[in-house]
Amino acid sequence: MQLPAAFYHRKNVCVIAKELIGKLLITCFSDQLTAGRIVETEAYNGVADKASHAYGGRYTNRTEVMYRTGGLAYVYLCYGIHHLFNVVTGTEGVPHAVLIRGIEPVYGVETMLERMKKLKLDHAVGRGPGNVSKALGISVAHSGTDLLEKEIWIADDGYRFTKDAIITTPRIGVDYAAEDALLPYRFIVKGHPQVTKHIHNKKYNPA
DNA sequence: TTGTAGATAGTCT
DNA sequence: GACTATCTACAAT
Repeated sequence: MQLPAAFYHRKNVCVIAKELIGKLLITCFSDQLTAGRIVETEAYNGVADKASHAYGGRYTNRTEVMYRTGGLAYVYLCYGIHHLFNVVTGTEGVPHAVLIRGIEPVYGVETMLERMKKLKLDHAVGRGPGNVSKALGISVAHSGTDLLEKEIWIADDGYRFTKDAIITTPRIGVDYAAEDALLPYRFIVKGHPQVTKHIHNKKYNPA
């Protein structure tokens, strides 16, 4: 079932990010339904977060949507090629967001492959934030989309990863700030093929 | 299978 | 005008 607005309105963005693991991210454009199970997320803790576009209270045309009430899509362009999909959370005026970094294709695989220009399913589909939006057909034009509508939304189908399978790690690219680097703001499914392969995984993954 | 190098365009100062 | 951020491809083991 579709997640209610109250899910996104909670103040603790880390809790929301963790609970998004295992949920279904669904898009429906032009009658093309595609869905993927979320296996990797990253929390962005508003103005106190250096990695956030809203760090220090920056309020620009691009980041404006993050300050709105939770339950919206925030999409921005990275490297001029990759569209990164975020879920806006929290209340009005609080720029919290959760970046979806990895999904496992569940429904509409054919359509995803078409978008990825691939012939068959492999681990690259849905791995990495750029590929997530690519597979689901999300672009910057969808920034500000209401997740309570039937275009982009998140649903809970009752699937649960085991407690041990979900682990937290420091986020990527924040080693310059010793304190912030230790913050467990990244949530991944341990050993999942769709989770971004990164040096931090090996470094912080005992297994 | 793993590591490394190169590419891109919109946003902010 | 400078900055930022990730995927793909290729080469070596």
